[in-house]
This record gives sequence, C-alpha cells and structure tokens, in this order.
Amino acid sequence: MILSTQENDLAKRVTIKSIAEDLGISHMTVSRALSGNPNVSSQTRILIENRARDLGYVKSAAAKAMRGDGTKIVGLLLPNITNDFYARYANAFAKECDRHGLHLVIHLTDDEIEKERVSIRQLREIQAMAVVMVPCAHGVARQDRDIEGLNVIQLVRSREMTSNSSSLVINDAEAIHDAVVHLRTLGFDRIGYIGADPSLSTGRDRFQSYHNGLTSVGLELDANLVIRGAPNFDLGFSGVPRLLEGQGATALICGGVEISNGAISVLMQRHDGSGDTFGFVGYGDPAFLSWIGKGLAGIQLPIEELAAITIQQIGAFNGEARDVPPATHALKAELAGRVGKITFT
Amino acid sequence: MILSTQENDLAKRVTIKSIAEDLGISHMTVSRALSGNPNVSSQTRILIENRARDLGYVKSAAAKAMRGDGTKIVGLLLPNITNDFYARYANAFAKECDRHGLHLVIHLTDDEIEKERVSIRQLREIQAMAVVMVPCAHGVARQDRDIEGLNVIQLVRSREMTSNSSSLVINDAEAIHDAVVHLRTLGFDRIGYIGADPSLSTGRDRFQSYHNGLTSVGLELDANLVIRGAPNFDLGFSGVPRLLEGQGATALICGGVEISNGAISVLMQRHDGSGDTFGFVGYGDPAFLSWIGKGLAGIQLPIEELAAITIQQIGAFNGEARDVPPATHALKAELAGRVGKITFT
DNA sequence: TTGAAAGCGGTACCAA
DNA sequence: TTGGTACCGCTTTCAA
Repeated sequence: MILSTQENDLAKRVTIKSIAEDLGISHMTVSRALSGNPNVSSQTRILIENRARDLGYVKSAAAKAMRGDGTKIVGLLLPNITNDFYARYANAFAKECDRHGLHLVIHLTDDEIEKERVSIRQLREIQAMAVVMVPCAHGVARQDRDIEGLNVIQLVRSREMTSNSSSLVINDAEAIHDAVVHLRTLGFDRIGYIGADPSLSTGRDRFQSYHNGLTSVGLELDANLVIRGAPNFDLGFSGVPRLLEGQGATALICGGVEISNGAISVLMQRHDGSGDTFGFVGYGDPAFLSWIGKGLAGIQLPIEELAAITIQQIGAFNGEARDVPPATHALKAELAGRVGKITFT
Repeated sequence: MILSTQENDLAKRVTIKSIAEDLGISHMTVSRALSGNPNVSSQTRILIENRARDLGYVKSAAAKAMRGDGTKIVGLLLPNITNDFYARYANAFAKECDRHGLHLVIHLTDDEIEKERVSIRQLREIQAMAVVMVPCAHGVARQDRDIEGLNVIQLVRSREMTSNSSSLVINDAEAIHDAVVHLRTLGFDRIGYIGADPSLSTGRDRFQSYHNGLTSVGLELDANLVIRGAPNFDLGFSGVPRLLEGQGATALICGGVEISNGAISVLMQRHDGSGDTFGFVGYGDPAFLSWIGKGLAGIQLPIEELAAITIQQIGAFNGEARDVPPATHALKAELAGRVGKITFT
C-alpha cells in the first residue's frame, strides 16, 4: 500500500517471474518467449503467450532502462503550446513520435531559463533518448553541465553548447524579401516592419532580410517605420497604431508569430471608416489569416518538414536506434501567395 | 557502445556506486547523503554533495520506479493538439504538471480507438501514475483489460469503464440556452444549430439545450434549421450555406469547436454585398472571435479550471502522492458577452 | 555513523 | 530447448 496512486497494488504487478512461477517454469523461458527469442518450443511459447495476455502483462520499461537499453522517451521543451507555430509543430512531432512508438514528454519553459534548466534535469533523470528544445531567448549559455550526455536538438533558435547538439532552423530570408517585393508590387511604398530586437539572432536576420527587400525594390530604409523589441503579442498590438498614426505607414511586415497576432488583432478592431487599404504580411500561417479580407498573406513555416527532420535526426527508425551525427538543417519558409490587403471600414 | 543514441557512454553514467568508489566509501552512505537522510556526518555529506554536483549526478528514475516508488509521469491522450480547446487545455495542464514536478507525456489519438489502445499500453509500460484522456468518439468499451491498474481521468467525453475512473465534463447547458436567448434578444428568429450527431452524449445534450432555449423564447423547433453529423470542421463549413441559402436561417449556434471554426471560415469568406446581418454564437473562445465584426459571441470553456481540477484529481501535491477517490466534476461553460453579429459586405 | 545484503524486472551469459 | 546466475541503480532492513 505504499503506492497510493495505484489502486490495485494488491493485485500484484504481473512480471515474467510471476508468470513463470504461475506456470512452474523458469522465468528465463518466459522472458525468451515474450521477447521473440526462437529458442522456445512452440508449445510452451503458446502457453506463455496466452497466460501473459490473460493476465494483462506488460514489459516494465523501468527494468529495460535500468539494464542500459535506453528509453523510448523524447523530451520537447517549448515556451508554450498555444502559439500557433508551437502548437502545430508539437502536433506534427507528436504524430511522428507515435508513429515510431516513442513517448513525447512536453515541458513548457515560458521562455524562462530556470524552468528550462529544471526540465532538462528531469529529462536526464528519466534518461530521455533525445531532447528537442527551443532555447530560451535570453538564457545564459552555462548549462553545458546539465545537458551533458543528452542528445539535444535545438529548434528555431540556436545557442552555443559544448556538447555537440544538432539544430534545425528556419531560413526565412527569401520569404521576407519576397514579402517586401509583394507589398511593393501591390503599390505600397511605406512598408513598416515590426520584429524582435537585435539581441536575438532571428531579430537580426529577419530585419536584414526586410532591409534587403527594400533595397531591391528601390526603397530607402526609414528607421521610423521599424519597431523592434521583445517579440510578443503586445509589440505588434501597440506597434501598429504607432506606425499608422505616427509614421503614416501603409503596409506592414511582421517578424514573429506573436507579433503578427498582436498586429492583426489591432488591425481587425480598427474601423475608422476611411476606406483606406493597408498592406499586411504576417509571420506564420494560422487559418484565420485566410479569412480576413480576401486573405492576408503570411510567411508559411515548414512545420511538417521540421517535424520529419527532427524525428530523423533523433534516429529512431522502427524501434531501431541508429547513430545520427549532429547536424544543422535549415528549412525554407515561403510567402503564402494571397492578396494581403485589409480595408478599414 | 550498445546505446547508440547516447554519445558519451564511455563517460559512464554517474551513480551512487561510482561516486562511492570514487570517494572510497560505501554506496549506502552516498545514498543517504543524497536522499537527505540525517544519519550522515556533515563532513562526508558535504564531500559527497560536492562530488555529486561536480560530476553532474542525477538520480535514476528507472531505478526508483523499479523499486516500486512509482513514476512522476502523467499521460495525456488527445485527438489532436491543434484544435484550440485541446491546445489550450494541454498548455494549462502542462503548466500544472511542471509546477508539480510531473512529466507530461502526450499521445495523439486522432480519435482512433486503435491508437488510443496502443498509447495506453505504452503508458502502462512506463508505469504512468495517471492518464488523462479524451476517449475516442466511437470507441467500443471493451478495453477494460488494458486500462486496469491505471489511474484514469476522462475528459469532456465519458465512456463506461469497469475500473473506477474519474471524469471531468463541461456543463454547457445554460450557456447554450443563453446563446439562444441572446440571439433572440438581438432580434433573430430563425436561429439554426449545427452540432454532433445523437450517437454522442455531447450531441444529444447540446441539442437539447438549444431546443430548450428555443422553447423558452417562444420559438418553435424547425428541423430544417438543424444539422447534425460528425463534429468536424467540414460539418460547419458545408452546413452554413445549406442553412442560409436553403432555409433562410438568420442566425446560428455551433455545438462544437471544429464545427464552429468551419462555420466561421465560410462566413468570413462570404461577401454577397447584401449588407445583411447574421447572428452567430461559436463554440469555444479562440482569440480571433473577438476580432470579427464588433466581436462574435462564443461559448467560453472553463479551461484553466479544468486543468486545475485535473491535477487535483491526480493527487500530486508537492511531490506527495495522495489518495484521491475517483470522482466526477462538471464545470460550467459561459456565454462570452459580446455582440455576436457579422455583416456581409 | 557506516556497511553489507537483498530485491525490484528484465536480459546476457553460461551450463545442462 | 531449458534453467541458473549475475547485474543494471537504488533503498529498506539488519548488523556492526
């Protein structure tokens, strides 16, 4: 009665030993029969298999792990799972894990380094075979000790680590460039940008692509049309009015999923009756983007591919663990080809 | 080199024994020191603690589990995690799990009984301390054998089980009733309904509440204004035009999250230039509902409360496992008080 | 305060 | 084709 959370402790766990005793044979024979070892007479094998089924026997993952066979547990560390991108990635990756018979353990970090650290420690305790993580935005890098011995795959963002980790990043340079061109083609010439601050690599890169885009369509970079900060909902929500009223922006490109949601939220609530048309390219591609106006444009992230490459990098193929050397993969984002205007009524 | 997925097998796992050997003492002393047992001299204790920290020691969860101490693993079975409701629930519940030091293992069932079965079996293998699940819509109930010995908490839907399981359901009767009243108050008198078919308990209950609502505002039930079927996106998407064109519906109540999304999707794409106003109450409360028109009404689900009660029912309080008897909780949904009209332009 | 032994559920290895 | 033994990491129990 020590295990208070299990209701039927009295019913005793069914183990190969209990089955063996029950059948009056050696537990080794039971082990062999239940592991597909050929060295068992078909008579006893059938006997054992039936007994095991009737008793509801399941192998103890703990015992296997303790022998050094590793686990089938994969950790996934995300800031949250409500963000459209994270949710869709988690969904796609969870499906892959299920397909490969892996357990997906999800921990939310809230983008806080301390929670990240705790989660990683716990994942080491249960000997996770791999950890897929979006590293915290502003984390110090000194957690190498914690991560040691773990097969780490960094997602989207990438932090320096001593242990050789893989990383999967999104190459959105062309997509953002295309977004500028697209908006320019639609006739807009005051194209604003809201993105993460330069302390983040994504903040630097995406801004650079925006800048390159402007250059290639013959527009000057106007610092007043650019807002950078912590990449969250509020940056987009509060930034849009500033760009519209203050700077006369006529179009906007968002450099982050949350930013994009914040911007759309405030744009949708805007009914100034002007009949003005505003150009918009969001980041990410949530379903509702296509519902607005004649469909807003968005930078489409390669979520399914990301999930597929992740599982590949983990190296779990039909239960056979393979050795996959650490690697870096960059997947291309694409501008979803919709009109991309919103009209204020 | 058997564990191919771990890169530094050669660096040997750090165990209490390896630490003991390293320090030239008994592994028991190390065990005591690292488990907070008072019977260790503070000298050796400090010595051991430092060594453990330097070596990056973590307790083996497998070894603890094998001794019968149980695990800190909680399983969550959902049809998917992109659905707004499931994603938000998973997010809230994952946070609770993190707060309590639990591992959340997520498996997606796609609402298929076979996947559900496989996942449950796997969760038994790793001795999950509890399993929270949305039972498949059309599953046969004969899986008692599989579930035996597992602490099961059924979410939203509820299936008969021999082993005594808890269930957490949403009581949306009043909210749906209120929705009808709300739409009637706005002046609509041809209020349609799209919901799950009667084979599901939610299908029966929600329809009944809709019916009751009509009665209470003095409207007759018109079978032509009701569409029922598998509660998915397409039911809403294809149902709306049928109700509008075919039956002259002027308002709609949705009896499911996916249905609601499908309906909104087609409504948003509708630009017939009529200037007609259409009443709408969605199911669930995704952020974008508030963006449409002056804000669409939705039936708000008590997600945070649901997550809180779930963790409570699991009985994990600060690492202390408590015995919580199986129970059924019904949480109330509420009509989010927004205007709830959409105008076709 | 410390140590030695036994056992949790499996499998590799050797012996019969 | 079978059975016995030892071990994986940790804690409970008993002995020193």
